[in-house]
Amino acid sequence: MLLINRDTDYAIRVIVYMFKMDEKTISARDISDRLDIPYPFIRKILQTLSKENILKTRRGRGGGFSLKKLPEDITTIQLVKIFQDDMDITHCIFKDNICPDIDSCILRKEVKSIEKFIKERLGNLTVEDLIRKQ
Amino acid sequence: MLLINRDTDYAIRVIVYMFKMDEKTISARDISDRLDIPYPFIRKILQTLSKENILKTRRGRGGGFSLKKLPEDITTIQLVKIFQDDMDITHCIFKDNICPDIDSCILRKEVKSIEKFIKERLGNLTVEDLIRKQ
DNA sequence: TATAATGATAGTTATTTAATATCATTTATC
DNA sequence: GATAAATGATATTAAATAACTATCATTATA
Ligand code: FES
Ligand code: FES
Repeated sequence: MLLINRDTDYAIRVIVYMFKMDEKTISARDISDRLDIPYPFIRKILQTLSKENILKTRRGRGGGFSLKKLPEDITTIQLVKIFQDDMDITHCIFKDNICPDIDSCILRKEVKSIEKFIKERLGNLTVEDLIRKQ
Repeated sequence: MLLINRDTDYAIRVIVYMFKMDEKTISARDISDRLDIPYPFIRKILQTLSKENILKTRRGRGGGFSLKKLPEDITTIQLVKIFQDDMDITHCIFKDNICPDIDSCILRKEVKSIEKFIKERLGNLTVEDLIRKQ
């Protein structure tokens, strides 16, 4: 069980890389080569990031991706929410069914409160922090 | 991604149930019927709990399981560690390989610190708490 | 001795995650 | 205008993990 999955991790790496390179646009092929991430995989991540308005794209020959948001305006929790289904770690044994105990379940309340803490922590951690602290 | 998985959840339910019943021994068949948990599944959980010295067993006809520890001496984190591979939520993209950045990785440090928090919280939450607060 | 229980362990199925593939559309360059 | 190089959209396959089941040996009671 990982808190940060591979997609989110790659997304962070890509953003950090693009910021450091400081070029106008970088193609998916480029990123795949430089960061050693499988091409179709990074494509999907880049497409998602542009749909989410974190990257902007230029199509066609010579096109590629560039940062639309500043690293200081991108928090880790944003990326986690995009790639990890809103980070729902809430415990309930009855997954899709309605749980009879859902209002009284103490364990659930505990886990909810932990989830809140995690979201606050990752909400205060921007990609810029990750770059600066390195 | 769930913080508490099904095994851990069932384990908690079983301990709570056994405490409330306050009988000498209860068989796996009994628990399966009463709590509506698949028989082979609950068997495995009970066996694990007895190996971990949380339950004691009596084999043979009329045998079964009984609590060895008091609910106040069983913490949620103990159960999580037993059933969820020590709850290692630490982020590292290079799973089994050695990660070159493992000492400097800021994200990893963040996740480690979150993990520490979770373990403390669940370490202070005993099964007795779960019973009492209900 | 038959029965009802756990001990130990192997095996199967379902679900989720990771990774790949395909084809249409766009744009710069020759 | 033709070609090449890029993304958009979406479908498919493969690997890993989690959930669940099955089997047979051993033990103890009636
Ligand atoms: S088991 Fe459903 S909310 Fe706790
Ligand atoms: S990527 Fe390996 S420790 Fe962060």
